Amino acid sequence: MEESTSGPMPASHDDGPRGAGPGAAEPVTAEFDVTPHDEVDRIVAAWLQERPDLDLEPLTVFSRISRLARHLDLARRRAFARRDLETWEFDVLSALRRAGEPYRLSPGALVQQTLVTSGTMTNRIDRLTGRGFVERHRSPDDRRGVQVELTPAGLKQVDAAMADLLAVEAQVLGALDKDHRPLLAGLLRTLSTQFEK
Amino acid sequence: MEESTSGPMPASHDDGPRGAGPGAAEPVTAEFDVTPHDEVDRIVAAWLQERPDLDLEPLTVFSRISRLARHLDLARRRAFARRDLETWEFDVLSALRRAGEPYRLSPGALVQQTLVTSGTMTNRIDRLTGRGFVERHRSPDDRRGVQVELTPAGLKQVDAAMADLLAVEAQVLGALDKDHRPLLAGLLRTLSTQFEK
DNA sequence: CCGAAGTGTCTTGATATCAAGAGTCTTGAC
DNA sequence: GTCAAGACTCTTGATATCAAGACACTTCGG
Repeated sequence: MEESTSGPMPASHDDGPRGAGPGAAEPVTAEFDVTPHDEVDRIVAAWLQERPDLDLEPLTVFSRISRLARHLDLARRRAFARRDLETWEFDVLSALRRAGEPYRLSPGALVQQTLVTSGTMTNRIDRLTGRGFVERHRSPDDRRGVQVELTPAGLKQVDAAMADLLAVEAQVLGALDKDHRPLLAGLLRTLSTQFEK
Repeated sequence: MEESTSGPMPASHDDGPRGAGPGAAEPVTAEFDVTPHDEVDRIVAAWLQERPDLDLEPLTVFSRISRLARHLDLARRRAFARRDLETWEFDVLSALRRAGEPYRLSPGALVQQTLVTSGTMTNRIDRLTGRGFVERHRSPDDRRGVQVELTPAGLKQVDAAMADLLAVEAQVLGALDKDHRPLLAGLLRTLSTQFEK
């Protein structure tokens, strides 16, 4: 699931957020452009060369989102690795953590929140149980049911990991002007509501 | 479980819910009559309840990026499925396509661009060869090497799939005001250069 | 009550992926 | 010229995931 490139491509298809207003008759300087280019600029430039008839605007947004998600995934993996925690482990533990006391959810609820199948969740709960981060309890009122509960060790782990995660992400976010952050969040929300309703 | 717009949180990072906001009467655009909430708003609200001491601003951006990427992946999968094409197949074919004539790359180059391992790429090339979308050719000047080349059938497939993909993505992007799109793309680029530098 | 349908969890079999290493071939130092 | 080191591709073994179905229990209609 990726659209990445490190290929050698002339890159100067760009309309960065800098400078003055839109529509400015700006000469594109290929050598020393102040706007930094990224891989997506190169991918779009390559497509433009091959298919000048296409409207590639969607790529400038969605390819970046996909690639950023991939990089984020790697960054998270690195951050969690220092605590010997895998990303999927954090996903499960954090769902339990933010559920609040007594930090209990059914496997079904965890499936919904983490977007994996029930078989995968069974496997994950098994391994988290083995590490002592969660425990299975029989549901009191439904004997089919199970409640997965965070142990004190799991609570400690997930709180520490969350702090690490926020620290790493805050550093990346630091590249953005403080005023621009809520703006970006708002634009992304507009897109996400497209999918969630 | 609604988001606390009235709570003591730092303005919830909305871009002005137009009227209902805390005095912020910024007439940006009249497109938000009611501020739509998404899953990330709920996740952030849950965390805020549990850990009011944390600065959760990074989540408002990065959790949305991750979740959007997931949704995009599913949308792409659906779009490609109509042509009996898998996402990973498109990733390989599109790398060859935008390389330009004669649509040839080495397996190593494809590995770099798609961020998978060489073993995975071998497997993918095998299957794409089986479907008649690519062919293996011996490299003329390096007898270790192989060149993977798009067949006419592969070219046709990838061009059709690209058109479908852009159509689907354009529809989602339609939720965004036309002026906001380059703005969003620019903000995302600022973040992605953080990772790619 | 009883049986059918529904719900929640776990098991099974198949698949794609990765990490590590093997097999070729090329390059460069001497 | 020769040998060691490197480069490129493919193979192997282990693993996590998914789809589909099995199993246990609950709920609901008659």
